[in-house]
Amino acid sequence: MENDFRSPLEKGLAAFDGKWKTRIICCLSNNGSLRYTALKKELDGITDAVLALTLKELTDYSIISRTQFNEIPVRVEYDLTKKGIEALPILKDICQWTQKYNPKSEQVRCGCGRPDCKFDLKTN
Amino acid sequence: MENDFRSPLEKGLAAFDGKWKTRIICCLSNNGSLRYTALKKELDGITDAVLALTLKELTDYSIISRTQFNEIPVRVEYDLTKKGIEALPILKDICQWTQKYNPKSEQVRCGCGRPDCKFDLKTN
DNA sequence: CTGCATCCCTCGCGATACTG
DNA sequence: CAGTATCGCGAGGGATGCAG
Repeated sequence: MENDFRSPLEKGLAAFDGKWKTRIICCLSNNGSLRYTALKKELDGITDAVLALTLKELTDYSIISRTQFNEIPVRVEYDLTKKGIEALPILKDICQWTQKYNPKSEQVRCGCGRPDCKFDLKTN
Repeated sequence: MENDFRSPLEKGLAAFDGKWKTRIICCLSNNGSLRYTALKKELDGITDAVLALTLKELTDYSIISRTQFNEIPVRVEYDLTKKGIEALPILKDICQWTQKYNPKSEQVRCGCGRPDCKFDLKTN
């Protein structure tokens, strides 16, 4: 692994970067442990290539954990780590900061991107 | 302006997206009001095309304000708005969250990207 | 079931030149 | 001084097919 000269701020924001990372975090915060296929069903429109890559990135950031059960067929579960759980209040703050200055926006509360999503970012 | 179906979380994160937005926010939080040229000098390596574009985006997000003085030659000053100032504690939280789980990282505190930067994100 | 390999296309950003 | 116009490259992410 090569050196990373970004500031802590930029390193931190990288964990929420891209189209899918916050949606995955949101799904896990709403549902708890989720399997690969369940996650894929929640994240409407994501492809395998991108889902696998994004899960790997979040795992590398220690925001989610990957647990493999060597059954047949294989079962893999993804969870928020302690670091991931501690990110949730920050994401909530961003939501509130946005809504404070965007009062007209519909009160979509979840970051998963599904228009029919009923969930909120759970912080406890 | 077309509709924006992103969640408040994704809308909020868009304000910190890309290579330069947080660096500009950081510079303005450290220095207060800055002119175009001063900003360009602080942001080591940015080009005019990208600086002008990014300033426009931040202005559209109401995170910075643009004030033009019709002197000769023209003088333009950029400041953080109330919304921009209220984003600073969130950015600080992200810094601290990152550093908590990255204790080995050097204590670079500013997001401006300059290796010699001595500043912190000012929140008051 | 849980992925990875490959191709392709768009978009962010850098480089450079020019303007009121 | 404070930008705009144009071009080009590389990375992110979608579509599809294959694999352990």
